[in-house]
Amino acid sequence: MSTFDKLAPFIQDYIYRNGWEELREIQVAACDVIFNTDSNLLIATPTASGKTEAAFLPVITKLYNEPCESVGVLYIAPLKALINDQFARIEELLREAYIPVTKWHGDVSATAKNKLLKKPSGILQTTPESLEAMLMRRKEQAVKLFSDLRFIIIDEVHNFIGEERGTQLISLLERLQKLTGMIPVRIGLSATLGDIEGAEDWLNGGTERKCITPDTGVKRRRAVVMVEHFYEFAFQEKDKKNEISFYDNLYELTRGKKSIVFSNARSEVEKNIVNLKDVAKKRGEPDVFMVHHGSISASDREFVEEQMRLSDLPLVTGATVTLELGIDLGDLERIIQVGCPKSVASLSQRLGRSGRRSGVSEMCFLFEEEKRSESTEFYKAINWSFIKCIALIELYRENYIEPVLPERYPFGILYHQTMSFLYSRGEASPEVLAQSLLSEYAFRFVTQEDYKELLRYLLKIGHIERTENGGFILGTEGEKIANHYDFYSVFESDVEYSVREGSHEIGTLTRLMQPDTTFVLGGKSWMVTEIDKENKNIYVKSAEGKPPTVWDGTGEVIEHTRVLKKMKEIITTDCMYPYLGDGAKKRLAEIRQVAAGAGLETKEIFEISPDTYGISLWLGTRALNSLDYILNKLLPDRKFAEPYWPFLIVKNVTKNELMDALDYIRKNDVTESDYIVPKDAKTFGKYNDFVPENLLIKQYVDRYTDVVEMKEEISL
DNA sequence: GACCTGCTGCGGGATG
Repeated sequence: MSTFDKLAPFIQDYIYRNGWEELREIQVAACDVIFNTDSNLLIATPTASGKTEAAFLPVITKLYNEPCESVGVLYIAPLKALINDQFARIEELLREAYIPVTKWHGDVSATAKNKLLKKPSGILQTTPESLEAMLMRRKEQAVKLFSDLRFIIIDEVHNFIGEERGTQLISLLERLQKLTGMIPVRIGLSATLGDIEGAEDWLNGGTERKCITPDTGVKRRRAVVMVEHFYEFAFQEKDKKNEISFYDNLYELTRGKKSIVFSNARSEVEKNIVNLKDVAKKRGEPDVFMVHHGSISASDREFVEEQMRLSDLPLVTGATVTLELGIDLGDLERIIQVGCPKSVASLSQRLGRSGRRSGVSEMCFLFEEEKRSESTEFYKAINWSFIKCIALIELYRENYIEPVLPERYPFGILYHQTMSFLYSRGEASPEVLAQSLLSEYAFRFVTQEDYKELLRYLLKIGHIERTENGGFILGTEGEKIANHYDFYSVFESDVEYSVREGSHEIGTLTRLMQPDTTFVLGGKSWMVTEIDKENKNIYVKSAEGKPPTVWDGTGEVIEHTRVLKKMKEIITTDCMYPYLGDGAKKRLAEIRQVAAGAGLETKEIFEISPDTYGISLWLGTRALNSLDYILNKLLPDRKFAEPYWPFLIVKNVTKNELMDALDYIRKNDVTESDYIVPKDAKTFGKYNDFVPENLLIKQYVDRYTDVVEMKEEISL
């Protein structure tokens, strides 16, 4: 019997109706796993390879053949928008099978939720936060809802793995298993995984099932990339006055092509779009420009998504990471990235957004910078983010994607899950708490001792209390926190002011603007007419000109050593890359000259001034931190280490002292106990204020240092 | 600390 024949009849009809000639390879492979094994399944194939259908076709068939007594499939996604998007697709597939699909998230009415509670069946689509709320507020109903749950499908798994939100999710799934006694088969979907084993391990967490990741050999689309570099207009050489500006270039690149212009900051997105509109106006050409980021209202973002999907016009949308996930945007012809993407994974995800129809993805990377004065230190004359970008492209071509860093000590989430557990259960003895939570995959590295310390601290600050029986319940302070609806999420949110033109919400700002000030939001200029402090509303009317945007700053990421090594290769060899434009070639040549002058190819230590040295060992963030903290101990007189990535700048030492210190590290068995960690080194987290200091340091050291890698790398 | 992501249950008032 062929795979097609095994599918439920209404699915076969659906396939005919949609004119599919055959099932995709990954869909056949997924059916094999679901029909013939009881393993978990990881579907890790490129964008537009039919992953969603690969998961749902066999799962729905099973649901049809062996109906469940409750909800049979739990689908979890990181975004409400993704749930809404998938809802329409799945609903069509199930129309004739009498299998209901229910959305369950914050925008869904109580009526719809109650309807499902009366007769739990079919497929439930939700978010980690809604699942948290269900387990906390309506545990009995949740048990009824999922008493016969067979499958859990997690979309965009890479978005969860290695993140606090993913730790929360995997903990919730395990709590649900314990409540219902069912261990559903888990299916993970992602187009961007560099570390299949790590992802399998995460997906399996607490199921005691194996995971199968079918290797279908599906190749990702051919990609055409281009990198170009500009100096700011004002800094261009005088005889080149006719040279067109950065934005004219950006305009030409997107002209007549449906595209996304990605940036790493909201303010930059706004700036790009305002300037593109300006160029269009000057040329008397149509305004096809839109904006999509986290401060644009949900309704306006939906409008942008819909326009991108349905319109025949060559629309151009400026976006941050908000358009990186799998919301359907139709066929895009070109992707532009202004500045360097954060990782190969992000680059790959953005690239995958284009070329669905043509089969060729197109992406242009654009850089603009001020010309530096000649006298600056050599390492400040190197545009590191430009070099990193070439490194990421090269690594992408080598099929490399960063591995996930499993978090061994997620104490903030352990606090959160402890509070949630106590809230839903009422009272629990210390033994039950420890047995229930520490046995979970999410907290498998946490020791009894550390948990005891956390609980003692929570008693002290009144978040939990002891009862006469010796059990724990929530304390007064703890109840305040767990009772607030902000508790369901494990990430922090700023106070936001709603920007409104009449009754229409344009978006939000994190600070209150005074009347008569102007700013840009959604690619348009606004003037504040009225503020309503109490209800957090800012009323605006249309304004002219290009006033400033309202966010600033750029952030940090954990860099991997492999990226740093590639960067070294790029600036110390003379290999030319065919995808560099003229400006980019020129800039790379300049940088290489600077690097050669400083002897970066061979020198580990370079002199900046007689008592200041730079160390260039090309280490990733975690290994570099390890080196830094060990030097703190070995060179106690060292006054100041400027972490001028990718170097370590060391002051108040002699070259010999520094060389001896590196020599010592190479020859001796240094460990984490040789660190002196600076006082301000701490991981950020919404609940870390409720975790004792030394546990936070333990968490920090685990996440942000890697002494083993450091030793290996500097001993090569 | 850049960029994202999420949200209960109630009570009061309007509407059919």
